[in-house]
Amino acid sequence: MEEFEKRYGGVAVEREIQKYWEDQGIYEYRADRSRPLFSIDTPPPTVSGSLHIGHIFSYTQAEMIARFRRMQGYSVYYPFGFDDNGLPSERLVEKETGIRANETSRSAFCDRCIETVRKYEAEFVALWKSMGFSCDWKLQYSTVSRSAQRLSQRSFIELAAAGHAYIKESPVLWCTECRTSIAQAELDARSVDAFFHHVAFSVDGEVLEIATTRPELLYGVVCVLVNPDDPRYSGLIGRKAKVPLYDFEVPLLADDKVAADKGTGAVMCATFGDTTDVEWVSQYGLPYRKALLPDGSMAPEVPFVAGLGVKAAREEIVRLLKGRGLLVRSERITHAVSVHERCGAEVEIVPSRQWYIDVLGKKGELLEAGDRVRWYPAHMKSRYVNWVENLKWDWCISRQRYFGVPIPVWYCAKCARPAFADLSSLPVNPLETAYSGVCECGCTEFVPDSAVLDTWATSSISPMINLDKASEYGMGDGFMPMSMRTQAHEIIRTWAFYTIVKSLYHTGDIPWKDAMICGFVLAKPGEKISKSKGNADLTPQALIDSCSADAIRYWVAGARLGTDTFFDQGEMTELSGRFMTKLWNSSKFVCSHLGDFDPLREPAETKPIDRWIVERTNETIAQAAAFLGEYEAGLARKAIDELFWKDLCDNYIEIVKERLYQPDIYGAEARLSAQRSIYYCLLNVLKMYAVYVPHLTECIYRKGFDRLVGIDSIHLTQWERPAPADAELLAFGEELKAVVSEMRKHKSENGLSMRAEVPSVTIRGSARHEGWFRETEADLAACSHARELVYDLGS
RNA sequence: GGGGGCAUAGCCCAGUCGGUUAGAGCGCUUGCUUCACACGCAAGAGGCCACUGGUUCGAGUCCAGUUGUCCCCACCA
Repeated sequence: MEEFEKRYGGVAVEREIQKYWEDQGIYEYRADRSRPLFSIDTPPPTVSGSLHIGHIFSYTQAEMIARFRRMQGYSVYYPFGFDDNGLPSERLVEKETGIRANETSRSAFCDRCIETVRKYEAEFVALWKSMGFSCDWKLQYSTVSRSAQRLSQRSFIELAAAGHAYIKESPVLWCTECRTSIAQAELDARSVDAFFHHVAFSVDGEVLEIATTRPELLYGVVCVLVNPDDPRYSGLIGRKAKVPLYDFEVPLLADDKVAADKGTGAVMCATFGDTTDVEWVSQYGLPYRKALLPDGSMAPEVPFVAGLGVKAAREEIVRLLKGRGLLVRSERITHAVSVHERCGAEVEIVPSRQWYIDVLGKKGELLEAGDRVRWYPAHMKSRYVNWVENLKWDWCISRQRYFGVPIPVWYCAKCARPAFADLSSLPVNPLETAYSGVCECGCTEFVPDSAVLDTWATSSISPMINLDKASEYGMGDGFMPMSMRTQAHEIIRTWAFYTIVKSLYHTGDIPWKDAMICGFVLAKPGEKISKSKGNADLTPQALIDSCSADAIRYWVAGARLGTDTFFDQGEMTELSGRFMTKLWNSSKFVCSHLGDFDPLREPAETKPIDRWIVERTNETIAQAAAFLGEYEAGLARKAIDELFWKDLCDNYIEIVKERLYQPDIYGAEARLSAQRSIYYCLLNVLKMYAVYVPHLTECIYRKGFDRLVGIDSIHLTQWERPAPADAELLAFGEELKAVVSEMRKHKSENGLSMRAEVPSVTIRGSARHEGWFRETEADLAACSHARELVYDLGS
C-alpha cells in the first residue's frame, strides 16, 4: 500500500496519470467482436480560433458517456476529429496573417492555412489530453486530410450520379463580403435600424405609393404586387406601373402573399431583394434585371449609381428621388435582415451557377428519419423538425473559396456538360489535373471547376469517415448506424441535419441511433462566451492549471443535459475542491483499514449494517447506470454523491469506526465484516466517480485497490451489475439512520460533543427489524457513547 | 408571427408512476475539534412550488389558459 499524502496533488498528479494512460494505451481502440460496440460520432471542432470553456463543457459531458460505456463492457469507438477547412479556417488565417485570400496565390494561401490549422490542432489535442479525455488519438481525423477529401468527393459524385446533387443557374444566397454562395443554414438574423422609403410609382399618371427599404434596387424592379382582396387597389390589377427615376413599365399583379397592412399594401418585386422576390419571379415567369454584382457593387448598366456599393447607392437614389419629388416620406423602422453568420455582412441574392443537394423534395423522408433518431433530451427533436419544415432552399454546396475540398468536376468547353472525376482518382483537384475523357458532344476540351465544397458537405459524412477508419481495424461490418452522435444544440440545423441528409442518401438509414444534445456555458443569461464580448479572458488551460481538470469535470457534471449553464469559477473551485478533498480523505481512511484485508476471506457472519451499506451501494449503481444510459450524467452524479457523502461517510463509516479500530474489543471477525463493506462500497464509489474525476480515482485506486482487484487501472475495471437491492435491508438502514440522527440532535441541541457520553439511546423502528437492531447494538453503543440502549419498536 | 424550454428556500438546482410533514448544495444562525477530513461533523431558521381555472378521494407533479424569462425559426415589400 502506497502512502496517502496529506493532500491530493492536483494538476501535477493529473499530468503523471495522463502519461501513464498514454504509455499503457488504456483507452486504445481494439478490434474486438466479443464485446458490444459503442461508437461515438463526436464533433470535429471547427478550427477557427482557440477553444473556450464552452467547448470544454459540451465535450466533457460526452466524454463521461464514453467512460461509462467502457466500464459497462462495451468496446468503445471514441475518435476525435478536426473540421479544418473552409471559410471559418480561412477567416482565421486572414485575421492572423493579414493576408486576404483573394490577394495572394491560391496554393500559397492554402499552405498558410494548413500551417495555421495544424498549429491550432496541436493546441487542441494538448488541451483535450490535459482534460483527461479518453479518446484514441490513433482514430483522429481531419476533414482536410486526403482520406476525408477522397470520401467527401466520392460522396458528391455518388449523389450527383443518383440525381440528388445537381447544378443549376439560379438565384442563390450570396455573401458579397466573402464573395461566395452560402446556404440557408449559414444565415443569421440581425436587427437593424433602417428607413422605409415611400416611393412614388405611377399608374396611368396617378401616383401609386410603394414602401421599400431597398430603393437602390429600383432598376431591378420586374413587377408590382398587391393583395387580390385589397379594395384600394382592385382597379389596378392587370395594368402597368411606371418605375420612378427609370420610367420603364412593369406589370401590376395580385398575390396572396402581399400583406395589405404592411407598408402601403403595394410591393415592388426586384431581382433580387429577398426570398419572396425569388418565389414571385419563378411563379410568374418574370425576367431577371441585373442591378447588383457579386462583389456588392451596382452593375455598370444601372444609371445614376453604377459601380457604387449598396449603401452608397441607396443614399444616392434617395437623394435623387427626393430632388424630383418622388419620395413621399421616409419612415424610421427597425427590422431583421439576414446576415452571413461568419462575417456579419448583409446577405444578397444573385443568380449564379451552383451545385445543390436536393432537400426540399425530401422533407417527408427527413422528418421520418428525425423520428427514428432518439433525441436526448427528447424536446431537442423539435428544433430539427422546425428546421426541416421551414426549409426554403435546397442545400447549396459549392463555395467560391479556396481552402477546401475541391469539387471534382470539369465542364465541357463546348456544351458545359459536367464531367466527373473517376472514383479511383480521388482525391483530385481539377485545377491541377486535366480531365482525360471525351464529352458526349465529342469535345475533348474541359474547364475545371474552381469552387470548393461547403465545409458541412465534408463534416456531415463524419460517420462515413469513422466507418472508413473502423474498417482498417476490420470492424466495418455493422458499424452503421453509429451508436450515438454528440453535439451542441446550436448546430442541429447544420451538422445534425446535413448528416441525416447524407446518411439517408448514402445508406437509406439514419446515421446514428441516439443524438445527445448538450447545452452551452453562458457568461450570464443570454450572453454567450466569446472573445468579442470580452468575457473569455480565462482560457481553458489557465483554468485547468489553477483548479485541475477533475475539478472542471466535476462541475460540468452538475449541469443537466441540453441545459445552458452559467460560468461560475467560485462554484467550480469550492464545490469541486470540497468534493475532491472528501473523496481523498475518506479513501485515506478506508485504505488505512485495508492493510491486512484479504478480499477472499469470508467472515463468520456479516453484520446487518454491513449488508445494508452494500445494498445501498448496489441500489446507487443501478440508479447511476440508468441515468447515464439516458446521457444524464448530472443526475447520476447526484445519486452517487448522496450515497458517498451521506450514507457511506457520514453514517456508515461513523457508526462502524470503532469496530474497525478496536478488533480487541469487538472481535476480528466483526472487523473483517466491516472491512469487506468499506472495501466493496468505496471501490464501487470510485468506479462510479471514475467517469467524472478519472485522475483522482485512478490515483486513489492505484494506492490501495489495484493489488486487491488485480487490475492495474481503474479505467479497465467494470461496473458491478448487482441484483436488485434488498428493500427490507434498505428500510432497516433508514430506521437505523433515524436513531442515530435523533441521538445527534439531542447532543447538538444540548451543546454536547458527539463524543459525549449519554445515559441512554432509544431505538425506534419496526418490530420486524428487532433482530437486526440487536445485532447492531455494539455499533450503536460505540458511536453514540450510550450507557444503555432502550427499545421502543412499533409494528 | 410559429415552435420549444424554464418558472420550487436569499442563490444555483433535484423532485421518478399523481400519494404522508416539499428536498439537497451554497449562503445564514448555533453548537461540536487529538484518533480520515474545519475544504470537516451535527443541529436550526428559511417555501402562496409564478398566476387562474379544471380533472381527481388526493396536484409541485396531469389538462387548459395567463404572465414572466431564455432559446430556435420566421419576419427583410
